[in-house]
Amino acid sequence: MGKERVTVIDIARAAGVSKSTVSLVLQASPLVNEATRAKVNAAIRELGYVYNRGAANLRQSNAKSKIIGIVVNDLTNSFFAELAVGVDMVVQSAGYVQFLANTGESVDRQREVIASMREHGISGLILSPARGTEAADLKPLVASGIPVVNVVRQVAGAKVSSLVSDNHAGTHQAVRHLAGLGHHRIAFLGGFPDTAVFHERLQGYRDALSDMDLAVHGELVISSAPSRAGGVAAIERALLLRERPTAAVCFNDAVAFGVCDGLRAHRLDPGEDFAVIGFDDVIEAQTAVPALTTISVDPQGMGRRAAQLLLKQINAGRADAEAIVSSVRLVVRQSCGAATDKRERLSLL
Amino acid sequence: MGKERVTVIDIARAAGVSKSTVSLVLQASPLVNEATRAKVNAAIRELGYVYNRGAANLRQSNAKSKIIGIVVNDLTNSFFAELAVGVDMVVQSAGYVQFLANTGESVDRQREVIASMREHGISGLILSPARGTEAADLKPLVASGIPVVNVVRQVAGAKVSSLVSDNHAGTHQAVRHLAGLGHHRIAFLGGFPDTAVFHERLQGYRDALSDMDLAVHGELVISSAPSRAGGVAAIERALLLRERPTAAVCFNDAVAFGVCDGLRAHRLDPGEDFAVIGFDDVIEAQTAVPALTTISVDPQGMGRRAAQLLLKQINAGRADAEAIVSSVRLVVRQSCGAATDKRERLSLL
DNA sequence: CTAGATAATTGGAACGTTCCAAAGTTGTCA
DNA sequence: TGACAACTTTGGAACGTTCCAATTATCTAG
Repeated sequence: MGKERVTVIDIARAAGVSKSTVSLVLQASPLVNEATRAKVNAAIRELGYVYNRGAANLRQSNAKSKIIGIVVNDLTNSFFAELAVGVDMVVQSAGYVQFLANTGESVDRQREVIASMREHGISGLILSPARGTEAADLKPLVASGIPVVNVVRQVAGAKVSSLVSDNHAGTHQAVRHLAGLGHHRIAFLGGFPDTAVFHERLQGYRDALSDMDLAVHGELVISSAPSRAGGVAAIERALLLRERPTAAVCFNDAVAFGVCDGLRAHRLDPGEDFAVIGFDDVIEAQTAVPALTTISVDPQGMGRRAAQLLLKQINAGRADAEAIVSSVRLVVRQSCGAATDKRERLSLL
Repeated sequence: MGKERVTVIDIARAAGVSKSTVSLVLQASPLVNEATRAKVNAAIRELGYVYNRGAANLRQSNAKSKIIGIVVNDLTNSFFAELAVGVDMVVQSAGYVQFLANTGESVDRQREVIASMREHGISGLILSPARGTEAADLKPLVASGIPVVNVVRQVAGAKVSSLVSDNHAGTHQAVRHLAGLGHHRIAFLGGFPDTAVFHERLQGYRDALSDMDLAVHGELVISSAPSRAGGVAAIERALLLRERPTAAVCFNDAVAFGVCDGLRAHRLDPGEDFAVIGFDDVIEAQTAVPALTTISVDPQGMGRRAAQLLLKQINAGRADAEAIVSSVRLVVRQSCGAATDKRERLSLL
């Protein structure tokens, strides 16, 4: 059934016009007469025509494909799922469609998917680079004039735009808040030390300690996988220290949740016996128990902004690298043991 | 820089052969001499050639595009994020690339994205249909010979394959387990009543009650949005009943987490004062506190299976609708108050 | 040395669209 | 009536690939 593809020529024949006219109608050109346009559209509906973007794209190699690529390093992390949703929103309503791929932190896989996306002629790429991505990996892409926006993580030396959250300010605020509550042994838990994000967050932590005239103890910085399991592992190690910390700033929310789990396993009550602050403000942070005090970065909004930036560059034809640092704010909830104002939680129900 | 696209003709010139030969090399044809192949490959690397799938696809309209589409109704639900990851795995290693779109339960948006995907010539589609999707919506797709696999939800009357979990058996097991622990007022909480999945799970719940000679009380079935917030709302209403339930089977894990939150807000301890069972076994179920007893459906595995089924159909050229019911098992953790075996939790750390 | 087979290569047509330059239609005004 | 503008429409070339039939080069056997 319907095996034969119906083309612009078929509908031209049906409407009694030339294929050129049909093409003009498809592009909503103002040059075509209203009556003709109606006839053509009728034929299109009649025959169930579907536009062949591949063919169109072949002719107009510049205007491009209406595809944007998005590759993330860990889609199972809800931060990235939210990010993808944000991107999808703006991209979709601009008439684009998104290729989404997950690299699972593998540079090899990342290379493959980016190559594949290029073959399909993406108009632009939003990339949260896998660990270990180098500027050279992105070189051919930008050389061919495809706009790239890095999100979350930057790639040193790459001439591409980036949209990252203000990591330094985030942990800085978190530490100041904890210090203000009277904590002076504050740990920094979780994250891989070989990423720029880790260093920025760590530096914010260190600088804040200095600013508050607190000592910086190396033993209180414990790295681990940036996941729930990693959080458990990190707090386990922290609790073995001769002088235990009384509070922790965590690399991200996933780690923070793990830290809470680990504390409970030791019969410690997060928010009461130990203060915990996360980073990202994933959706579960509001409803978890205790509700997580965290640095809000609004992943969905970040996705939207990244997509807007990318579309701007695509439309501009050519756009130069632009580095946006998206600001960040501390959302005080319960896990840090601050004045427990129940109103926020209840209003969310 | 590099504005001019390098084509098969450029590399033919560079390698001193004809474009046809280059084409054969690209397709790894055995007809071409080893030495020639080497020369051509060298030129390809040299000039930084990138294959134009659009053009290729234009010529061989049958063999198709190496794109598969996946559209889900709620990507922020980690169940679907996991599902997408599963699909991505097998699809990627088969040399395909995935279009991922999120409908947010909007049939309009779903119509748009499917239309857009068709224009791009997807070879197949994996679809978790938005609420209210009708067989007519899928008609043109299947008429044009594009294989479709529905996941999670079915569409009545649509001649497409489907892969759903055994919803009836799942809630049936859950209720039996709770009854075995001595509960006799067991609620069914959450979910939209206008979906087939809801009815299947509800029916499993009802049948199990009957099988265990327990009364079925209509008031104990409380529907709500299938989200964390919906779970909170549902348990709120359940606790207002004259005769409160002592246990609940929830529509899915998100609802179950919400139910736990709501219980705590009433100073009830989930797992101790009230038994909660979820459905899906999302990744957080293992590490939450209390660890969630739930029906495991392995979303990632489901994604993989769906992708395999779809690829099979694509390769077979034509495949008839096949309905797979994927089996399901109860994973007993802590939230149902059963013998609290700590080993499972600890082994996960 | 030649006929026939086998291996390797090739030019041109085709895929479905867009763009361009050109050609028809009208209508207006001197 | 003729010239000119404004509005519509149109054939054909191009885009980058694959496929087919045809060609050339190489080998084998008689």
